[in-house]
Amino acid sequence: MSNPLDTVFAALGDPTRRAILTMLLEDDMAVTDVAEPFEMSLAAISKHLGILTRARLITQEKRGRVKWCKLDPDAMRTASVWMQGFGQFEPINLDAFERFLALELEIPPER
Amino acid sequence: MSNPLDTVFAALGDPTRRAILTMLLEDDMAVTDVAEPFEMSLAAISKHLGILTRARLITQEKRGRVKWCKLDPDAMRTASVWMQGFGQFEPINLDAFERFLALELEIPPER
DNA sequence: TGGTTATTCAACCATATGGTTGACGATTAT
DNA sequence: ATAATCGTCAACCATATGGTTGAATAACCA
Repeated sequence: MSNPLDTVFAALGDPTRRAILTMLLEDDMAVTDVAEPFEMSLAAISKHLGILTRARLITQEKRGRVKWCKLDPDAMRTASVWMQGFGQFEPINLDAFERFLALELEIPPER
Repeated sequence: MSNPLDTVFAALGDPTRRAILTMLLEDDMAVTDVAEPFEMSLAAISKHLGILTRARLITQEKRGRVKWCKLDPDAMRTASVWMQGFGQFEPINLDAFERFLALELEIPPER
């Protein structure tokens, strides 16, 4: 499984891991806090976090005795770009997308 | 594995299956022709096609004795939209983005 | 020092996955 | 009618995956 797409898509294929990523969207979290809402052992969550880290979907940094987990969207963007190659659906042109975002920041949507 | 995202991402996690999808981007193909470039048995390819079908990434239609495989981008779009939520950018308003694209088509950027 | 907290490691288990081969049903061609 | 082609099925195999538990390591607290 050397291809980055292999590890990224495989990592995303598990609902627990997708839930973890969603949680990390809110904020960085310690391993124990990530594990809290799940009905499975800490060791199991630790494994999931290892898989997410190897897929480079998150990064982990140990500060003191707690290891902080942080979303790293780069790998996801790579996978996303691969999917966009299937231009059957509306091409999400990245250039256009960035222009769109710039515009959104200039002109807030509530007007 | 009931969640559609489970089956879609799991299906995309295999390089053979991604290669098949890429081939189908060109044109619809019969099972035998899909299998031709791969160094594995027809039965193995048949299984991969079953997985892609269950993930609704392709559809298969039997005409005569040949079964035609056709890309079905809907499921991929669902997964793509899920991933967009993890972009480094702010939460994406897809509707707004589509309106933006429509606008861009009306008023070409080179002016 | 000793105790608690945070996290991983190692061994283990059940099931899933990706591949093989050979037989089979259905369709088409000679 | 017979043979060839298309594709799946069933049984099997090796390895991967997702989970468990208990012990181990490391850092903090009293």
